[in-house]
Amino acid sequence: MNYMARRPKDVGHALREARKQQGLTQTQLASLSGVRQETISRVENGIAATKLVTVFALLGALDLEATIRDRTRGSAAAFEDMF
Amino acid sequence: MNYMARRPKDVGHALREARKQQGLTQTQLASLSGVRQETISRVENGIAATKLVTVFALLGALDLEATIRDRTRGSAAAFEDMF
DNA sequence: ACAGTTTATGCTCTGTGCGCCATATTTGCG
DNA sequence: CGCAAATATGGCGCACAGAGCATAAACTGT
Repeated sequence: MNYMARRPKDVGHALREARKQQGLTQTQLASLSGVRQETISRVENGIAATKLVTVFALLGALDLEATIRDRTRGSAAAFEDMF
Repeated sequence: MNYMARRPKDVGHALREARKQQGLTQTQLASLSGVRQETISRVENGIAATKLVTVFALLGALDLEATIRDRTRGSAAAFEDMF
């Protein structure tokens, strides 16, 4: 479970994959996160102006977190972020 | 440059640090990203309902990206996400 | 202490997310 | 197929972000 995201759509994608991976329906995730099923549907489909607070509510319910880092991540040369 | 974010406030923090690290003022970043200086100020200070599209505009201008992953990232045991 | 720069804050206005309810569409399974 | 579950979509109302403009407050170097 490690998705790169450069657009809102990518976030929706990651959320959907993570939810499915955990065997949850949108309705179940809704009651876990406090975000409505309809909203989850729209977020997963890449609504551009989703609110950060909504995204984090979903990430939290799915036990995920976001990281922010440099885009230049070629092959190796990235040992310092392992601990 | 690798920030963990579990709340909107964390995102603001990361954005501010990255901007400073690149020696940019909010005004300069504003013209780079198309987001207004006032808005950048508010985002960096942790406005909870910031829009995803705004965040990604700033990330892009700073040449950053987000990743979404499991929260359980203890010590080692994370080699598979390096390439 | 001062001037210039950078950042923060207040206002109005427009756009839109999201809650809420209903319903349409799609998906999955016997 | 057929039906139930899951997901998507539409409308309404409210709250609030962000543009735009103004200005205050904080920071910087001299």
